[in-house]
Amino acid sequence: MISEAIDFDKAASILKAIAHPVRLAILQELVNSDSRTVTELVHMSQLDQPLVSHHLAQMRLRGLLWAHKRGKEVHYSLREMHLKELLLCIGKCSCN
Amino acid sequence: MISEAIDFDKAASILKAIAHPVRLAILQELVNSDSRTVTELVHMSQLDQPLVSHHLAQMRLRGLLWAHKRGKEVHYSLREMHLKELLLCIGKCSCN
DNA sequence: ATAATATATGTAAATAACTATATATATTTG
DNA sequence: CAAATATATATAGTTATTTACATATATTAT
Repeated sequence: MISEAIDFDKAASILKAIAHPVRLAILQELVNSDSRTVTELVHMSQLDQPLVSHHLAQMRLRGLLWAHKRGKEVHYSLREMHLKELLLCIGKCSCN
Repeated sequence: MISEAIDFDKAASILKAIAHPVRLAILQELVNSDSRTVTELVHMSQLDQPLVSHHLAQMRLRGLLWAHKRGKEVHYSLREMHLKELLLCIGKCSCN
């Protein structure tokens, strides 16, 4: 039964990292497109670049995103596909 | 495609309401047991009763829980079973 | 009616999250 | 190397969340 128990602290930390409209929009974008640069996400969100970088950094620090530098650009992507399922689940829960 | 779009504000609001170790533990308890009284949840969580009541109230206000009064006791339960799936999903995401 | 129990509410303090703004770093281009 | 571009970091102000503590309400039992 040990393997079945949820680590509530870790789970809460992940949920806190994504419990924000902008972060959900970013994650949705990454689900749909494999990877995006900061600039692309800035355009998409209509927010200031430092703010978008901050949201990205938070999600990266909590292990949700990969950051992959290529030239001047940094490409962000989902670190694991479980997140895709989670997004789907959240969609179901929030459409009642 | 309209029906597919996620309402990120609503989804974030739900996630915020559950993104806390104690709330996740309470939800897990309710997933496993249909309903629990405040006293039972206080014992389970080892927290002060007003704090537990506060967490319950927050989740109830955001539409996640039912509160059902019976005598002196108030029985809390999950308001919809999507939450059960969500908890499972969160478990998967947080065990890497 | 009084006491005991179960739960909720109010207030204030502590902590954490969010945002804006300024500035720094790294990379490419000329 | 200077300028331009892409991104990150630092700081501080604001707002939201969490917690503790005191107290109120409602129900049941005596």
